[in-house]
Amino acid sequence: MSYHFNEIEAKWQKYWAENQTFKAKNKSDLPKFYVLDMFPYPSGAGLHVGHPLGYIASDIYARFKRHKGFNVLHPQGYDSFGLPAEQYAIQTGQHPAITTEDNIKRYRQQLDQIGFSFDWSREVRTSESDYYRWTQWIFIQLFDSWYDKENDKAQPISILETIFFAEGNTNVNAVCDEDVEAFSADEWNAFSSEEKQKILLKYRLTYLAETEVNWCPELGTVLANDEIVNGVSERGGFPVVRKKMTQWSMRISAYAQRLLDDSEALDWPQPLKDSQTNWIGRSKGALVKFQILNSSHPQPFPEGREPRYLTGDPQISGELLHRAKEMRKKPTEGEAILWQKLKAKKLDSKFRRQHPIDSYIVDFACLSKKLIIEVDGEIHLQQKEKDGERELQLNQKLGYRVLRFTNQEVLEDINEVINKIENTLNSLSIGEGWGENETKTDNKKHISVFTTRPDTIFGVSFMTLAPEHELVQEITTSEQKEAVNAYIAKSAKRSERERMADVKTISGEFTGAYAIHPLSGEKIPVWIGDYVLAGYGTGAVMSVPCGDQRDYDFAKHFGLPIPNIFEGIDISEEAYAEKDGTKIANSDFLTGLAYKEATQKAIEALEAVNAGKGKINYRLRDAVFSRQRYWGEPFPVYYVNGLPQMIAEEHLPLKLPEVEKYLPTEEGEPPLGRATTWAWDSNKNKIVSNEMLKQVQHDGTQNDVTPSGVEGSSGKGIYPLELNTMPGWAGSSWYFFRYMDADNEEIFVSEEAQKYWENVDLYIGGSEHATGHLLYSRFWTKFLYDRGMVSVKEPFKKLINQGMILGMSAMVYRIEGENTFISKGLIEGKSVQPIHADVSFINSSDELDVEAFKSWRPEFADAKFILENGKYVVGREVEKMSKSKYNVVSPDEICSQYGADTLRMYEMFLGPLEQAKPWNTAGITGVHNFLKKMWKLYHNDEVFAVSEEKASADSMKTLHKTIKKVTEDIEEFSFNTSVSTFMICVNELTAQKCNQRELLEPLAILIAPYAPHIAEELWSKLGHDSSITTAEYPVYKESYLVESSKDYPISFNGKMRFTMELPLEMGRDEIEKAVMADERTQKQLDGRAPKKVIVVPGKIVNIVG
RNA sequence: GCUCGAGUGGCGGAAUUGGUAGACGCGCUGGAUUCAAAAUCCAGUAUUUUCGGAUGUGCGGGUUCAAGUCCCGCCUCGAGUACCA
Repeated sequence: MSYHFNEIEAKWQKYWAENQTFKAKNKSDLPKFYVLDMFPYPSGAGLHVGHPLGYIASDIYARFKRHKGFNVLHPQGYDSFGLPAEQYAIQTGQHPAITTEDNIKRYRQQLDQIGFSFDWSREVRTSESDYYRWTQWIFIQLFDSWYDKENDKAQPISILETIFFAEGNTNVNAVCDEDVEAFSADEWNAFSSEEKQKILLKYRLTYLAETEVNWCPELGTVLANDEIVNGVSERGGFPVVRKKMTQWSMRISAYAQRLLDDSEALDWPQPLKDSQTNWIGRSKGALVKFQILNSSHPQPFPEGREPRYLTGDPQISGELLHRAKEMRKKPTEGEAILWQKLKAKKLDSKFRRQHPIDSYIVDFACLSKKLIIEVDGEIHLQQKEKDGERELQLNQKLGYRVLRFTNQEVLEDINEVINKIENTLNSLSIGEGWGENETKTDNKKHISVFTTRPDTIFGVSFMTLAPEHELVQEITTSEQKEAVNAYIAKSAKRSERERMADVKTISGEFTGAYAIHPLSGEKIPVWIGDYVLAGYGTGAVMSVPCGDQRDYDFAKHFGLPIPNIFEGIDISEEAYAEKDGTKIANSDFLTGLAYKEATQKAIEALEAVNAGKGKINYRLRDAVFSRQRYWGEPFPVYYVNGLPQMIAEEHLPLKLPEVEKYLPTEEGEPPLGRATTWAWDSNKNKIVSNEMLKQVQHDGTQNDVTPSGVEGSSGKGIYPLELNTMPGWAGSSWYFFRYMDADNEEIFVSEEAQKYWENVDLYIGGSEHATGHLLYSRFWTKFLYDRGMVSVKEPFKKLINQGMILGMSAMVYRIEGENTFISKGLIEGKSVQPIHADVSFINSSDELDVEAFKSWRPEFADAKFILENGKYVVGREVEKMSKSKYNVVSPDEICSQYGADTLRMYEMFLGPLEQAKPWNTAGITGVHNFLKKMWKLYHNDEVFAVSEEKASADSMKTLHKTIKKVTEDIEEFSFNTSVSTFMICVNELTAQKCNQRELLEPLAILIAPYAPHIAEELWSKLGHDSSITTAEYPVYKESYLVESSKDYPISFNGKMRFTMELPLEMGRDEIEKAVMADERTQKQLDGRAPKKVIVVPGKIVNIVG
């Protein structure tokens, strides 16, 4: 009886569907196991042979677990919102919902014919409103949350409001926007509702903010960082530009550290974890402030006007002056000596002693240079904190530089003290110091930089700002203005892509401004250069040319100094970027220290003068969540006076409106701007016509403009709705929870279902989702965990990346300038142009069906062909499978020609799951023959024939060897080797003429996960009337494998020469004796005496000599 | 540039803690069957050879009784990332 796979497969696919064989129960005494494939997007092209690879692997595992007695959840569904359907809609006018539905039908039919054990009763589609209502719901929860750093978790916004009400925001440790200003409880309570909303928006986990985004004009939408590859859009490959827009953002940065920490324990491929780690990009260092020496608007003292020396706080100036006079009368010893020296030494600058500044009296002050000198007695050691506060006020707020000496320093080495003062004065050289008449605001200006090498702070010889840096315009001197603006214009014109491609060219411009080194007080020129990225850190760097190659190159190029601060390191050729291997030199108090201590000391010193602090910086940016697109989830948001309001949960879903066209409006609004029924009636809680909105406006009630530009009114409670939609990753960031309880209308997943299924035990998919879907899913899961909505911190316990199946493109060669194609063997020396030919025209010997090719496209109809040996031979190239390369192979043909079981086994047989491999149908006959051979084991010619007799010991040994190997292989996801094992097993059983039930029954179960249709058929023929699906997996018994002897390999100097069968119970000495006695040994030794004989019982014998 | 991963016959790929390199399949060669083909079955298939053997897992060293496997230094290919301060 021959193996009619088509009939068998159709029969069992029907059986599984009718009997709901793979339906998982949410209540079960069995242990659970959750196997999931990465969410497919139903594209119009259907499946090619590469897609099912992961599905087959996960299906084998799911089926294996069912045999092992697990309650298995193995669902499937569609990530059905997305760009391709919308692009198609723009071109053809067909509603994306129809396109999507058609594509899903095709997908489903293709999936079904491969025999997957999916529980289709739980199917979800992100574009269905009963699904996306919960996506909208989660969005609302994010809006209703803030990140509490104190407890390191998301909290309800109501808690934050309670804190603001009671104590303002000064003690709140939250992740928030950078521009949040401090307020007290009184101030908070005095704020209007709108002011409060604006402030809260700065704290919410999803927030509306004007951000610089990646705008793709071709796609008409913004893209997230992970949707851009090499500076162009991942989808379509269109250029991307930076643009400022008001957008919804997700505060994923709040979770950066937890995403990093928790990834360590995940059973994921290391490269995938690495790429998440890199993407998050944690770096430890310091934030350092450099004051700007103001030279942009030199304001010489107006003629005839005295500088203002009354710098004390006017409200208490009388009291201050009185106390100052008292103090001048009784200086400390140190103060007295210093005053004498300062008077004696003509320092070009006038000093005043015991001078009131703000609410303090300082020891000595040079007002023209804004330098303060303090001489500390013992008392200061005990009031460091107060001094810090005083210094903060003087230094940060008023812009004075404070030099501090101890009494002891002054007494011991007054010359050194004077020298330091002199140096500092010189660094604040004439004309560039703060004039006494300058205003407070000027003093506030500083450049913040982030550095991972605070230990090299004394190696700074210039600073570089990104051309886009907000301070550039302010600080640039009039002389440099023209050059700087020209440079900014030039670099703005260069696209992201150009800038990335052209790393070699060094460019920049001097701003004319100087900053002050916070520790040495030296004057440092400030440059701009586009090697500094506006988007990373603070958009500015302290340039340490001796320790950073980019700074080094920049310094060399512009002839800037390159001070060496590394002991014994030659920096004449290149920078020394290593942290270890040397000590810091020429660096004041850091000299002689190694990287670690120097870093520590430098941060301490910076903190002491309030010019810096230790900081951890992340590369991970908050994720932009708005898309100017039609085919996505609508935001459950309407605007009152431009402020976003959430639609109450009970009124969800907010359904996607109909539009007549899927393009942006003439005003440049997103496609939803075309919807005519897209306003929110906040009294009736429903969507109403935009007419209502206009009517209200005509009534003359208050008008306002939303960020999207739609006019609205608060008069009758009718407001404009958000016009953006959510990005593709919204629906896919939580779908794995929905499968647990797919039909629940009360909640996104019931607590009971979620606690039973927990999270995904095994997740299989491509590595391309490393920094998108997988990171966002982890973020949302952590958020839901924080808010007590799920019980797990991570979505996917174990993850496997299946390798890509590559296509074998077929190339034909057209002679340049002619319509003549030349066979591959003859192209040598000819100028030819390779063209992709459809792989369906190629036979197994790489020969082209010339006639089929000619009728493929009109331009080839009258082409000429130069053949070799009467054939046209094509070239083959391994490339990604893609429609545009005509190398796509569909699983459909394979299924009809060889059957799904053959396809499943062949895809596994190709090689390790994780590895990329080219698709080549050549080997498929071997797998197909194997199945036929197995079928024959159960049949005698045309009849099913299984014997009830006892199987031979040899057969039992074969079976149990197979059980052992296959079980180990499945557990290690080594499916290719288990297919080989099955082949060996069937070969052996065939040779043994084995046909016993004792053996063939367990064999059917063993192979069922791989080739389920044939297994079911044989199972039913064996007399079972229920599915093989839950048949108990055979247990391996070692007793069948016990051997009495071993065929020892006998090697000489490590080379195997012959084998020798010896009893296993033989000891070391006996083995040696037996081997030495063998004549082949003597022949090998050729009379020599062996130096040594190594005997490993049960393994090997090695004779040295 | 940096970070990973991989280099084994004509091809896809096997090889437990270091212990018989090339399992299994494809392809190829020869044979059986057939009028013939397909299908099926059998035998062979790393290289080289003076038929004893010798050489072989990208290259060069090393450790070891023994190395595809461990260590050091290179080369090539692939993936990811990219001026990240």
